[in-house]
Amino acid sequence: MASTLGNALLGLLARGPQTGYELSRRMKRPIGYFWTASHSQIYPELAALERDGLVSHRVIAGRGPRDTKRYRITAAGRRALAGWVATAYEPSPPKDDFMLRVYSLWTVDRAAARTLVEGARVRHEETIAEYLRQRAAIEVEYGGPPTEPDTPAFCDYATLRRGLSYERQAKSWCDWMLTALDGG
Amino acid sequence: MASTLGNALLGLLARGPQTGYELSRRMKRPIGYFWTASHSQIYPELAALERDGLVSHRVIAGRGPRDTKRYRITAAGRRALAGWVATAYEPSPPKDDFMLRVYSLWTVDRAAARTLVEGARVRHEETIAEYLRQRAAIEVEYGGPPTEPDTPAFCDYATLRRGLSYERQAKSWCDWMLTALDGG
DNA sequence: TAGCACATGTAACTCGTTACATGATTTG
DNA sequence: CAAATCATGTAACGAGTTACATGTGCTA
Repeated sequence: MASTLGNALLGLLARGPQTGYELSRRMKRPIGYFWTASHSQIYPELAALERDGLVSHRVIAGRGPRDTKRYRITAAGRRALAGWVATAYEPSPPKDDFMLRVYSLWTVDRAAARTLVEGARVRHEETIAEYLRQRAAIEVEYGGPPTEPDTPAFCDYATLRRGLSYERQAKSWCDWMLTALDGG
Repeated sequence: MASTLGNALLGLLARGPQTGYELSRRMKRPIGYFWTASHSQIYPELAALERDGLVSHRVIAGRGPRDTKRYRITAAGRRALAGWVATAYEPSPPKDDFMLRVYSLWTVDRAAARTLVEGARVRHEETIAEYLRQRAAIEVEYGGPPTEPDTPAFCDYATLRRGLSYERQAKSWCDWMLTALDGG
């Protein structure tokens, strides 16, 4: 019974062996689009996964002041991951700082409201551009959109597609909000 | 400097005085659509807001085994809330359990994948229906969509509109995903 | 008369962030 | 030679969840 973070790490290791450092970079991108964790959380979690026999490690040549460890998912780890993926779940409780501010937007003047929404709009535009670059990279590598659902490439593509859809919808909402702030 | 939760509570109290119990119900709905908190977090936070002079309370007649306290936002509380709303912020780190599962969906068979995505689709449909009911209630009460940005009603409407847009986009993605799982 | 809504609070725990700690190799 | 990257770990703190605790009045 790995934690959610544990399953995120298993999901990365199922795609190939990696060091803790590499895992923490991948937790920023691409996993960071839907889950985050810092290295101070990752190293203890890797130790816990190893205690449970879901991953194993070997010490390899490296450049840090400590040993460099390459982790690999075990057969038990693969089973645990697949079991977790197919498990019924409760959606994560939403935490949207921006919407919380919008809920109280009536307490500030128009100029401050515009600034807040315009800032969000810019962020969404930047994120859309980033996702489009990622998608283009996948399509170049695979000669078009991946269509085979049981490949990692297809899952990368599917999550990116969802991210794009989310960001575009969020940007449209900002546009609507800005016109509402102009009128009124 | 109230915490995010503190500002959520100030946002509710800016709309009118309420007891801790009422606040914890409103944190489920409508605030729960974008932020959550349990009563065990709310009561200590109200005490902290009161220490900082952002809210005050009076004991009123009530039915529980303890005193019933009605909280009211202070002038300092209103200023703190407006200041927080207009403050630059970092978007909350995303936590999307479902997308994390999708990232590893290639590790399970088609049937399990379909079940996962179909479950999510049903949830989104239910949430859309709930939001539509809420929106209808607002439109009946105000005789159409609120257009005046410096009213609580408009902010309720704006957050609902965002929620609807999010859920519809999510449902469409599920539909796309299901067709991809059929082919392949 | 059983269960729910009201009504508030504390305790133990887990999850997650920020800061501290160390030090080699590569790049500008 | 300064800064970034590689590379791992611990400590202190804050945020959030679950369980414990108490007791009334209303409704089915």
